[in-house]
Amino acid sequence: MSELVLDAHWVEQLRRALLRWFDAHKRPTPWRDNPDPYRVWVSEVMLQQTQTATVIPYFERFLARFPTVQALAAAPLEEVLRYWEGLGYYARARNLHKAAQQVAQNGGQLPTTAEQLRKLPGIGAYTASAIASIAYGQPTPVVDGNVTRVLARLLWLKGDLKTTAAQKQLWQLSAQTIDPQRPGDFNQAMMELGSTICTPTQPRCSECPVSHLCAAYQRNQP
DNA sequence: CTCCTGTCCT
DNA sequence: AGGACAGGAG
Repeated sequence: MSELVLDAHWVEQLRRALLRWFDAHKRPTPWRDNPDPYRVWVSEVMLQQTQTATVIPYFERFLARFPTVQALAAAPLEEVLRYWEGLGYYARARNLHKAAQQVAQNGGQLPTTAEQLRKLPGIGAYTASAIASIAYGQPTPVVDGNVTRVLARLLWLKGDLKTTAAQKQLWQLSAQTIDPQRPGDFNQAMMELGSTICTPTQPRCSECPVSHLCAAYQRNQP
């Protein structure tokens, strides 16, 4: 697979337009209002396989009961699972609890790099990078379903995007586009664009802040 | 790499 | 009933 190098001016325009849109249109969420690492972590785990609107009330209740890593670590698993009831994918809650106990054991401070975060149960490549960028301001790229779709349309990437080679290229592209000044906001903006504007079917290109930079839009086939 | 989990859609 | 999804685990 060829090493696609993006045009620096195009990347600069993408960052500006996307962040301007995000500043004006981002959905208010409790973890954005107060993005401490533990809260970002809990939110990212809850957001796996679950939509933002569903997560918000669970997040509020969960954080009210388990406001810190230490509180979560000290709680019985049974109770953690009760607070998770209705969210599904209960392995997420078991892993979160187990990881909280590991973190508490190490002084209660979350690891600060994606590589270290990745070692905790329930934190894979995506979640590690999301926490590192959003909570710690590191320029770590994310690639989820939304980012995949947005990049594929922007750059007119064809073919099966699920293959290992394609995913590898997407991570590499995401690393090129991410704004080093505001990595967490940039990552969130890409994902939010994908979930609200650049949707899988019937994307709302007329409302898209980066349609002028989009190869698919210019070909009239998003 | 394959398998797994609940939900959503057909 | 069956398949797609979306992440992580093994």
